[in-house]
Parts: sequence; structure tokens; C-alpha cells
Amino acid sequence: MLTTAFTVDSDHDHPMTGGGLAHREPQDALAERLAAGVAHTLEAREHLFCEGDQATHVYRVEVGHICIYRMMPDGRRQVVDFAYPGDVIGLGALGEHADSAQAMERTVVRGLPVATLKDLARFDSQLGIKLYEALSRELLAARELLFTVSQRTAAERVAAFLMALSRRNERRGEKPDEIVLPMTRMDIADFLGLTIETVSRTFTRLRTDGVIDLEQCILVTIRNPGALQALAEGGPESRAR
Amino acid sequence: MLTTAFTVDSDHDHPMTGGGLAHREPQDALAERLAAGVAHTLEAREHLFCEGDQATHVYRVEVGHICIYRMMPDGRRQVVDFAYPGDVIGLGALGEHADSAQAMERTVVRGLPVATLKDLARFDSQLGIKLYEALSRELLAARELLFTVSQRTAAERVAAFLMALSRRNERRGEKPDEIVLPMTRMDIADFLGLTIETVSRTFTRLRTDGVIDLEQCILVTIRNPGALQALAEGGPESRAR
DNA sequence: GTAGCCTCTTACACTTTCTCACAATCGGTT
DNA sequence: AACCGATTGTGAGAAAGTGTAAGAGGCTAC
Repeated sequence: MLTTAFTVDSDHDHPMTGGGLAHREPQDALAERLAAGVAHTLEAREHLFCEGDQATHVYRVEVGHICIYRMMPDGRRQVVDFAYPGDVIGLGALGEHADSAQAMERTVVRGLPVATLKDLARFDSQLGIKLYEALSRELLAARELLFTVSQRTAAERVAAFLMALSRRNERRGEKPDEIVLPMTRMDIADFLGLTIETVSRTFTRLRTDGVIDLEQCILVTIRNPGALQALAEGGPESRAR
Repeated sequence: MLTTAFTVDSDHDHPMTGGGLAHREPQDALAERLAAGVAHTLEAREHLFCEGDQATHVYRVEVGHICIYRMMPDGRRQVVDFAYPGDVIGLGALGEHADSAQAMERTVVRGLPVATLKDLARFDSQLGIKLYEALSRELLAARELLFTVSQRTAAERVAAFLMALSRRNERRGEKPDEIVLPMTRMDIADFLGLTIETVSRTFTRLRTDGVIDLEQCILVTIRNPGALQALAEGGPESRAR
């Protein structure tokens, strides 16, 4: 899960916070179980599950990316999370899914039946704790996003979003200043509670201000990490409230 | 936890969703354990714990109300939850608290050491499941609030907030059309991601429109539940997006 | 290669919410 | 009863973000 936290170090100082993605590569009991799951390939735009579906499985993304969102009858949409390879999906669900999960491109997931997981947890208390911790990280990330969407300006939200992806790259051993965006502007807008136009304008503004480069719309290069960081944290020019 | 969900029935159709308050009166293993906890009285404005404090205990509110929030260095605040009697606080914390908990008035809580809870959960898998479910409900409520704050207009947010409190009353066997607000306008504003002025104006607007009555600022009487409901759901006059 | 489609960008008028300033009200105290 | 501080309510102007619409860029299929 993407954490739009304004403190850079939260990922490392608090290993439990999980940082960018809530339960990435869990080298533990949970990971072991999931590795034994059945692989399933989704085409682009295909749904892994929808709101109201029975929550039968827990999934781990192997390849590709998945967008988790929720809709209002009138079409308003809230993206809750972007799941990257290694991320686990479907943990919080009790009975029915409260949101939908859609592949953003051709994506491979590995699924484990909830019933199996439950049985295993009954005897393996270590696994139970891992599940609990994974859920805690999701809760923290959800509240972080709430904070971002509720209290930050458009520029701050986009900056926080990019910083989250940058930190994610860093943790993964990838270049922290080159960010590939697997999601559309619409996905970003619905994640940050903005319109697609505002997201686009904000990207442009960051580019003209020399904070980022944007050769293609899916590739962001961070030119001035300090400025981006400051903006994400609620920098000098941000409104005081 | 307060759920600002737009579907009224979510409370009852999905018992796991928890509805208004995430883990109210858990008549189960968790409740039993918490009943054995040590009572502690907080004065108005006193903090139960602060961001960064070691998460030593899990608490249940017995009397009074507690506001759970998070601050940004520049003073921006996000209220994450209002805890009512019966609600459990401090569940998601791993190591350190990520938010602060402040009594809104003289409040009595009952605390149980996390270490004790962990020991108990090791042998009582039923308790472990209850903890997991309680956390799931918190996650659902957090995402619900995210949705509300991110996608709804000021009027819709206030309406959703009042509807959540109304449903909460109903579940408790109290009058669903008479709502006592234990929190200040500032708390509501920081919960809904609005300014105090906008909250105030919106209340006034609802009053002049005949949707609610507002003799004192802490007592809301719902005059037209249908209209309030429609507004909370994103009624006819809401923007289509 | 180019026609067609989809996403992204940009511009401008408009709406909502915020900011700032001040008045009114409430609750507790002297 | 009058005072006081804190909270709440109201109004006018400012700012941020939105909605509409038009144009640019990129990908796919033919």
C-alpha cells in the first residue's frame, strides 16, 4: 500500500509502518503460505474481485499492478490503494469485499483461500500475528491517505504521492529519482481526491518549476528531491491553517 | 468508530462492517478481557496517549468520549475517529502510537496491557480472530471516512456525519432523530476536512432548509431524515462527476 | 502510413470553500 | 448580575480547485 506520509524516514524508523506498500515481500509465515497459492493471470482492466463479492481468497501480486477502489452510485470513485508486485490484497475483508480490485495491465496474482489461511492460523499463532500486523499497516496507510486527501493542497498531494513512489523504489533497490507510473491520470486523481485536470496541471507546474522532468506522461524524473520533499511535508509556501 | 457510509443498511446487512462505531460492546472474548482491565479517569482535554508514545495498552471507553487525531507540524489536524462508550482504542498500534487520543470531557477508560492481550491470544485463537475482525472494521471505517472527505461536498459530509450519529443512536436504542454532539465544531471540521466556518454555515443551511433543528449548538434534531439521507448519499442536487 | 481512438494537456469562466474580520452566544466566575 | 474567555455564527473578498471545451500526443489497426 502506498503511504503518502510526510516523514521520509517513517519507512525505516518504524518497520511496522510498512512505508510505501503495506505488506511487501513478507519474508515470513504469510509469504510462505502465499507462495504455495495458485497463480492466476488477469488481462488489463479485468477485475480480480468486485464490491460485494464473497471474499474467498487472499492474493499476492506477482507481476503487474492492481488498483483497489470503491464507487458511489453516481460514479464518483475513490481509489484506496495501488498494489505492486509483492503486495497482498484482500486481507481486511470479512465476508464480502468492500471494494473492487482491477488489473491496470496484464497481471499475475497468487491466491490462497481464506478458509485455508484461517485453518493455518488456528495452529500457527505466528501466522496470526503476521496477518494482524499486515492489517495494522493497511490501517496506518489508509489514515495516512486520509490525512493527505483531507488536509493537503493539490500540489502537496501530488508531491506526497511522488515521494511515496520514490521511497518505494528506494526500498526496492530501484532508482529513487526515476518513477514509472503504471496508473492513469484518472487513477491518480481518484486516489488523491482531485480531478484529472488538476493532476495534470500540477504535474505541469512541477515540471516548469524544475522539480520534476516529464518526457512521457508515464515517466517522472525527480530533478529536485529536496523541493519535492518540502512540498510533500507542507513546505514554506503551503497555507498555514 | 464513526462510519460515514452512504448506505444506511450497511450496519445491519454486514454485521462485520460495524457501522457507526467499529467495535462497540463486543459481547465476546475481547469484551471479557477488557472488563478485567484497570479503570482510569481522564479530565477534559487530558490525553490518554500521544503520537509516538509506546503503545502499552488497549483501552475501552466506559464513560465519556475520546477524540483520536493526528497533527502535522504546521498545525493542520486530522481527526480520525470519535470513540464512544463501548469503543476500543489503540488496537492498530504496533510499537508506537501513530495518533493521539484526547478526552473531550471527563472520561473513564478501562485499559488492558498489550502484552497480556498478546499472551492470551497465543492460546485463545478465538480472541485472536476477534482482534483481527475489530481491526478490519477500523480499516473499513477509515476508508469510508476517506471516501467521504475525498469525494463529497461540504453539505454531503456534514449530512453523512449526522446520519452516522443517527444510525449509531438507533443501534444503541436511543432516539435516532435527536443527536447530541459531544465534540466541538473544530473537532467536526478536522474530522470532515473542512473549516470551522464551513461546518457552522452548513449547519445553519440545513436548519434554514428545514432538514434539522438546532436549538443549542450541541443538540441536533433531525426534522427531515429523508432529505438528510439523500444528501448524505449524494442526492439529486449533488454534483455529478 | 494514416485514420481513429484514447489519454493527456491547456485555457478560461465559474463554483466552492477558505480566509479574515467581527458580532453573538454560551458557561463559568467573580 | 455583570464579566470574562472561549466557542459559535455571519458576511465579504480571495484563493483554490472544478467543469467545459478544445487541442496535442501517442498507440493500434487497417
